[in-house]
Amino acid sequence: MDLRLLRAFVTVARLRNFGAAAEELSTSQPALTKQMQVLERKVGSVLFTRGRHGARLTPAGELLLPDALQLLERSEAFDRRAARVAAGDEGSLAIGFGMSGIEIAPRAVALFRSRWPGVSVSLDDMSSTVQCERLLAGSLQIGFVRLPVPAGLEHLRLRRDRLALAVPSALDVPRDVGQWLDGRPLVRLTPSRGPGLTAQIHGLYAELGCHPTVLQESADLQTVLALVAAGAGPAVVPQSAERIAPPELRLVPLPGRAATWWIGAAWATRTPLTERFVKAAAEVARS
Amino acid sequence: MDLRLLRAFVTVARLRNFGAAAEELSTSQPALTKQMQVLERKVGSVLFTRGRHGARLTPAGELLLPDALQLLERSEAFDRRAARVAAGDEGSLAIGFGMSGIEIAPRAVALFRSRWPGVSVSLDDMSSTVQCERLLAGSLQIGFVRLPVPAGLEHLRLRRDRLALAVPSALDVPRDVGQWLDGRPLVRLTPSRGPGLTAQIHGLYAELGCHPTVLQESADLQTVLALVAAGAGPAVVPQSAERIAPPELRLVPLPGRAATWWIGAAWATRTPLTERFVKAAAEVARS
DNA sequence: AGGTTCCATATCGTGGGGTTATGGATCTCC
DNA sequence: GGAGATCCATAACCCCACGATATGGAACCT
Repeated sequence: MDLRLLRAFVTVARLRNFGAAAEELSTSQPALTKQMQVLERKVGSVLFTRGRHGARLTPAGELLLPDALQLLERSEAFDRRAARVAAGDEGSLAIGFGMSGIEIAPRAVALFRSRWPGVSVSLDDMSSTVQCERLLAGSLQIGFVRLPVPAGLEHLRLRRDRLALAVPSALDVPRDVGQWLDGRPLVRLTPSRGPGLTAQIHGLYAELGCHPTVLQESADLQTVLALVAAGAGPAVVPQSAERIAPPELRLVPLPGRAATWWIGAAWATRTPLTERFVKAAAEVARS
Repeated sequence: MDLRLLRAFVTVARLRNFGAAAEELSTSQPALTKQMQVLERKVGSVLFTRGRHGARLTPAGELLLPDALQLLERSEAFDRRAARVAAGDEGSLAIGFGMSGIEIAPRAVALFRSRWPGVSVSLDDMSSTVQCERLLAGSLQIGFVRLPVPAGLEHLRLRRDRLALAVPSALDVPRDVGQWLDGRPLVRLTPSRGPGLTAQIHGLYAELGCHPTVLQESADLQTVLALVAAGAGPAVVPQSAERIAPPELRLVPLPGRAATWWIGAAWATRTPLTERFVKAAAEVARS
């Protein structure tokens, strides 16, 4: 069913006059006449009785008019919805974050939610690598990732992060951390949970010329920190883990060029929603 | 919003493949590509991410898909409704009847209602003259009228009716009714309530050469009969009034060519509904 | 009878939408 | 790694649907 015909139908029904309806529809009267003939053929009933007094609805027309009005109303509702979606007043965002985003992501989401309550935001924890894959696949719109990002993604640098050594507060760490670490049994995050972070750490080991051994590992940063607090040994973690570290831990910044990196927001496609979210993330990062 | 574009949209969304969707829609792949480009321009959002694996919905597409489906569902509902209306399985009929239809109309409506429960039938009491006007104006679909009908109406003869003299059962009416009636005070139906009937009666008076006087009149046939029963005088009424006459009355058929006429069902436009109703009326009339 | 007011019809022109053919990018498979 | 396969986009062309103008025809009104 062609909605243009229905629009013409309801207009003629309202004005009871082909000429006036044609004018309101910004078309010519013969065009309207043809449209109504086509519509009547399509619905299989005569809809109007034409006469000197204009056009009046037949019982069939009277019966179909409410349905036509309802259908048109639905159609306009669709248009309005589409406009809201296009404008970004409504929609959904899937956000990812990993070790690198633990500090910024939740606050950015909170800020964005307060500004755009019509948008439903989901926030999921996953490694930078997985985030980039999903960004490219389209199942994620924004990721908080370790920079740089692979080709095909855009990004905005948000803040620098660095590796730190998590140790019990009481423990004293000597100046030459590299030597101190060499051969020392550490707690670490399961490499598959944070491939980027693990690579970063190995890069630092190479720079510092040390080879710690692994005593224990966990798939969860929180648990890693808890193990350190329980005396299982030190762990190399992002400085930003401070936010979730138990109070009896100290995070000692590690030296070396390989110890620092940028984290940023990354996305595959710009939409009004992604731009607004990135803006919110940038504000949070500045504060 | 063009429903054809939405149909294409949901098909592509379902099959996630332009080529397959084009085939299902019986069109070519380039045509579909253009349609989706047009739709995306209209809604203002990209709806699919195109790639080697075909086409996948973007979040915006995911959001608009349910609305599109609903709109299409409504559209199909409209089509189904229109088909039912066109087939006469659903609709409405306004029926008229007067003095002439008192015997047939209610039974015809009852029979029709039992056969076509989807159709709402309204039955209104009015004179043959008014019925014909409203038939021509379109506010009535079927009338039970005194024949003949004016130009512009079709009709089907149903049964013959005749004038009768309503008198108390005890009263004896002589052979030569004409002479007996001459100058006699009668009860009559208000002429404006039944112009056709009144003309018929005057025609009969002329044929019989009598000039009764009017003692009392009423706008309601039932009341006329009650007055006769109460001894106010005889009345000339249709024979079919027997059905509503009190038992203490007798209806004596009147002689003369002008005393009989046909009653029939009349209509201005044939529709499946009118044909079915007329058929039901004819069956009732035969019984 | 002429004028007016309706809707229907005739005729013509244009553009939207479809078709076929081809391009370009990516994945698959020897 | 190159040939083939797969998918969507683009190009070029064509045609019919749809609209505009002009005219017809019926019914009312002076």
